[in-house]
Amino acid sequence: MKRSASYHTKQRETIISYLSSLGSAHITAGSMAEYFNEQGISIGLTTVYRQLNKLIQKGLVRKFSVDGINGACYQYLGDESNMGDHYHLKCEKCGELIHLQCDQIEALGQHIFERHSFTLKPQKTLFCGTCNMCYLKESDDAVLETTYGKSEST
Amino acid sequence: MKRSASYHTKQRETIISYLSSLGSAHITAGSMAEYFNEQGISIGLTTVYRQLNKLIQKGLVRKFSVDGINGACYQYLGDESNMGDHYHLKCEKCGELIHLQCDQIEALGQHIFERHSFTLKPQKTLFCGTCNMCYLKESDDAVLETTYGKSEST
DNA sequence: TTGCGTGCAAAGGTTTTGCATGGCA
DNA sequence: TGCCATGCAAAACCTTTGCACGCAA
Repeated sequence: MKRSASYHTKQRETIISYLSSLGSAHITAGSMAEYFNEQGISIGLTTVYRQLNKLIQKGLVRKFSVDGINGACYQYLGDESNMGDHYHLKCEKCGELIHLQCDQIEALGQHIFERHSFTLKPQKTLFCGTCNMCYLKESDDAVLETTYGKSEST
Repeated sequence: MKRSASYHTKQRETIISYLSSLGSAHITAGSMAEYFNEQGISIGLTTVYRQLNKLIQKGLVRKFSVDGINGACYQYLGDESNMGDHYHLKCEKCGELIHLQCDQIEALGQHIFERHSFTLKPQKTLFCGTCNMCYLKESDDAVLETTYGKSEST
């Protein structure tokens, strides 16, 4: 078993505090280190990665990747136990992360467990799609080439 | 407008054919190139990446990352239009990808669209959790807690 | 004092890009 | 022939690791 002492350092506290302040938003390790740097707080990128990995092991942070973003994204889950089961919708266009707490979806988890022998993890399941705003925008550009990806010619 | 000619090359055909043969399984770009190499087929890693990206743009391939695997995984979606709406369950323990086609889940998409103004993309949404096998194994190693979840598997 | 945490530098991977060549239409 | 595709090498990134030093307990 892992019985690391888990010291209480300034950096650790800063990282957790910042992640927590982001709510359900996600951020990359690099952006995080950059933010600290801008704030005059000196935390090495290595430390960010190491703390992040520890937090993941503890289940306090979730790691996932987002289309169009280079590198993994990290999201604070906080104390899951008192958050109730809620899922997240992620808009693949704008990246917006939307909380979703709804009986119908909780019922789905139950259904999947009972009928499909699969235990859903709300905190780790990401519904992917298009939010209303982008949906409308989309039908706007429709035929036009959507260049939101990259194509930085010149 | 995007009117790339999209030439019909040997490599392109080989890649699509191989992806298609994998069914719903996922594979990394590196593994794919390695496989071709073993088969005596010469396709550069660069080409694999480039074709993969093109296929993603066309919606024929999905890219995502799996915990514990280095690098992105690619999965063939085929011709989505005639597959009907189906979702995927991914076991976070063993990585197994399970197809899920079920009225209740389709109803959920409808519900989310109507009540939460969000358009779900079945092909891009990944339900994350634990499959039955791993679930049992887990409670084995674990604290031997409640075993309420040993439902009948199909 | 002990041993984990940190920071720097370097290593290890993955993915992208530049450029000349080859192949499809 | 005109372009796109390919391959190689190199670059650009992201993430991890080694090592010496600092700091919490």
